[in-house]
This record gives sequence, C-alpha cells and structure tokens, in this order.
Amino acid sequence: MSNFKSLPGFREFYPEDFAERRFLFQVWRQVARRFSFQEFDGPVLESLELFKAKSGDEIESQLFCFEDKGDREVSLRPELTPTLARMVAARANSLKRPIKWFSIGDNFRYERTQKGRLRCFTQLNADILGEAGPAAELELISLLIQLIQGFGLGQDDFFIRLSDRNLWMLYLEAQGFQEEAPKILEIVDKWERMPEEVAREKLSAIAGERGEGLQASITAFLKVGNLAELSAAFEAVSSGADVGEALQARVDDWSTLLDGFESMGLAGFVEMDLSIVRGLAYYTGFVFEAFDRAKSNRAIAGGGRYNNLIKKMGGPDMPAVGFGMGDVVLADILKERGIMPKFVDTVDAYMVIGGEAERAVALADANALRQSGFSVDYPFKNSGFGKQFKAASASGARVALIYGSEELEKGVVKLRDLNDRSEEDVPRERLMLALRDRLS
RNA sequence: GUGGUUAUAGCUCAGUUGGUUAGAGCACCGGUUUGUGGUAUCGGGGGUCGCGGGUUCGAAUCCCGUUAGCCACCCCA
Repeated sequence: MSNFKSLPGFREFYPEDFAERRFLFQVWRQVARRFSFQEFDGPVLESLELFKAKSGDEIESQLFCFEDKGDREVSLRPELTPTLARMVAARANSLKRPIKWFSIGDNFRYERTQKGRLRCFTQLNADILGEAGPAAELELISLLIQLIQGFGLGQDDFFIRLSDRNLWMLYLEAQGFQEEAPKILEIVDKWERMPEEVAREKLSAIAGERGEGLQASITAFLKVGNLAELSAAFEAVSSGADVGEALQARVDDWSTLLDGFESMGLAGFVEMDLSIVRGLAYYTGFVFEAFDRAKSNRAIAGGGRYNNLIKKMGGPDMPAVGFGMGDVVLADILKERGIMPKFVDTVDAYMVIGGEAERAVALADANALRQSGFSVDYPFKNSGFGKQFKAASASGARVALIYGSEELEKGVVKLRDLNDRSEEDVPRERLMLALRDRLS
C-alpha cells in the first residue's frame, strides 16, 4: 500500500464512482439545455482579492489560498459567482439579455469536513442576469425544480422554501428599524438554533426596550405562509414608517411569481417560508432553498437575487438572480432512496476468439466496427470459450461475436445474443448491418 | 476552531483474560472440462494490524501521542 494519501476532503473517483458523477452531470446538462441556459466556465484559481471584494476579509480563513511564485495572493475558487460577475461585467454591453448561463465545476473551501461537506465539491451554478422582475425567479426556480425532478424525485420528496429579504426589510422598516435591519436579519437567520432568551438579549441590545416587542413581531412574521397572512402581519405592526406603496409593489411581485408556479403546475413544490433569509447580506430580494422533505440532509440547493453584486464587482448596474446546487448532498439523497442507477460501462459487442488464425480476422473486424462507431472489446490472451463467455457477460455486451475455426472456414461470424441466447451465422461482409439490427 | 467516535486485505468484518507463522466471505488472478456466460470445484497473490513512542519475556490486543475517516457544533458563498 502506498504511503501517499489523497488530501482531506478530496475525493477519488474510481470508474464506478465516476459513472455516478457522469450521470449527475448528464442530467444537469440536459435539463439546463431544455431551459435554454448556456454553459460557461472560468478559472479555478483567482486572485484572493476577487473573493475578498465580494465577501469581506473574514472569508480568507475558509479559502484554499496561498502565495504563488510571482508573489501573487491567489485562491482556489470557493464559488463561481464572483467570476461570473466579472465575466458578465466585462462584456455587459454586448451580451444579449436576459443572460441565462450555467456552469458545472469544482469549488474549494478550506473547512473541516463532515456529512455533505467536503473541501472539494462540484457545483451546478445557474444564473439569470439582466432581468429585474419575478419572471427571472420563475424561470430559475422552475429550472431548479426540473433539475431535481430529472433524477426521479417528486413533490413528495423535495420542495422549495421561498422567502424574501425585501419583505423583511419592509417589515422592519414599518416598525422603525430601518438601519438595524441587517443586524436583525443575522439574528433571524439563526432563529431556530437560538434559545429564546439569547434572541431576546440580542434584540434588546439592538432595539433597547422595544426588543421584546420586536421578538414577538418576528415570531409572528415567521409563521406567515401566504399572502393573506402577510398583509395581516403588516397591519399588526404599522407603527413605524409608511411602507404601504412599496409593500403593494412587492406583494404584486409575489403574486406574479406564485401565479407563474400555478400556471406551470409547480405550485405543489413551492412553499412560502420567511425563515429563510440566508446569511449573506448581498442578497437583495427573493431567496430560496431546496430541501429534502425528510429534512435529514443539508439543503440541496440555495440561491437568491443579488442585484448589487455586478456593480460592486466593477460592472454596470445589472439585476441578477442565481443558485448553486452541490453534487454531494444530491448524490447522498439519491443513494439513500436507492434511485442512483447502477452503472456498468458496457460495450456493444464482445469477441470470442478461437485461436491465432481467428484472432487476425477478429482484429480486422474489431477495428472496422470501432471506426463505424460500435464499442467492441475482446480478450488479449487466448483462452477457453467458457472463460471468454464469462468475460463477455461481465463486459455487459449485448452480443458476443464468435470467431471460431468453423466460422472462419465458412466465412461467417456467429452472432450470439447474450440476452435471449439466440445465435445466427452472419457473413462477415454483412456483420455491421446485422449488429446494428441486433442492437436496435 | 470545539467536542464525540472509529482505524485489521481492494470491500464487509472475525481475532479469546496480552501468547507461536493474523483469519473468513466477497472481489481479483490462475487451473479443472481442448466450442458456449450470472450461482460448480481446486489453487494463488495480497496485510510492518493507520503512524510513532511506551509498558512487557512477548502487543492487533494495555497506555500516551499523532494522523486520517465518520458524526455534531461553528460556518455555509
């Protein structure tokens, strides 16, 4: 055994593992293409500053960063969004809108590994840029739903929690907490994991003697599950600034979006759940996460609107919404439910070869068949027919092509169907056609 | 970063109160039937028992350290 090991949090993909990976990517690409998203990619290594610019200096502790030989501070990418923002910003004026892009690539985070979290993971990223209205959210979230449905998961298996940082801002503003809102949202993000006393303490530190009332109003807001409950919640707190107009516009957006899901027949997948605010302050509107209904896993995917980021990264003012979906949690879920297909790298035909004279003929056919697009395999060494048929079975081939002395004499190849065990002699010049028929 | 837990063959695991050369099943390779395949039979290769130190006449087994895996917290772009 070698003394060399792979680094912590980095995976190796043996052929059977890689087949699962390829399956995930295939489904992702197929579905993304159905939605007319275009695939792109960026550098895996970027300047450290790029990520700090988006997320702040604290991010460095979780980055795979180092100094390169040219004394540049660099980092493996922990996410794709800053790269995407830069790429879009660079050609913002010439890109046809809406911009619908996706990417499948490896990302790196220097963190302690645990279930569903590694140091190198693959993420599907999908973003829509240049559209400020909820049509973008509708398109993106319906893509997200089909991406998961593509693996055979349905309404009973997963759902989307839809929330809105705008509503939270308005709600807090209505209570006179406009400036304190970002800090309050940080607390809301951790609400479920935080004992009530701790929450009260923290809110009091921000809102003084109004902390207790704020805690009650947050608790009420978290229970909102539809638009009627939403307006009721606002009516109950209307003591601060008048947000009536902005609220109405926002409610209209919600209606448009929810109606859209209804039209698409996807309403059963989406739940209004204001407990999702997502920790990142750069989200500016709708935010959402996809969850296993069993809830035993981490979020399958998460995203939201980030209208200020492109400008912050040096680009023009451009609205954007996007999400990321990792391969680790998704693969875990598929395996838990036993719907990860078992894969064998199969071939169309496996050759059974009698001896040296027969081998010369078989090699000629093997090369010709391969050039024509068939996948063909054959044993390197001469051995008994019994052994070769075992190998043929193990290869997953649909048919065995038998090159024996009898066949050689007659100028034919015996074609054996390994499923129904039927056999037929085929003249060598007709082999390609016969094989095509048999495989179709 | 904090805490818990585990570590024996490629995989799943045995291994007695510390006692000779560390085992099994599966997988892999080879032979039995000199032209017919999932489950037959015989054989083979493969392990410094995660690594390092200590206790002991003797350590896979006991003690300490360390690394790695797993799990939870923190964080989650």
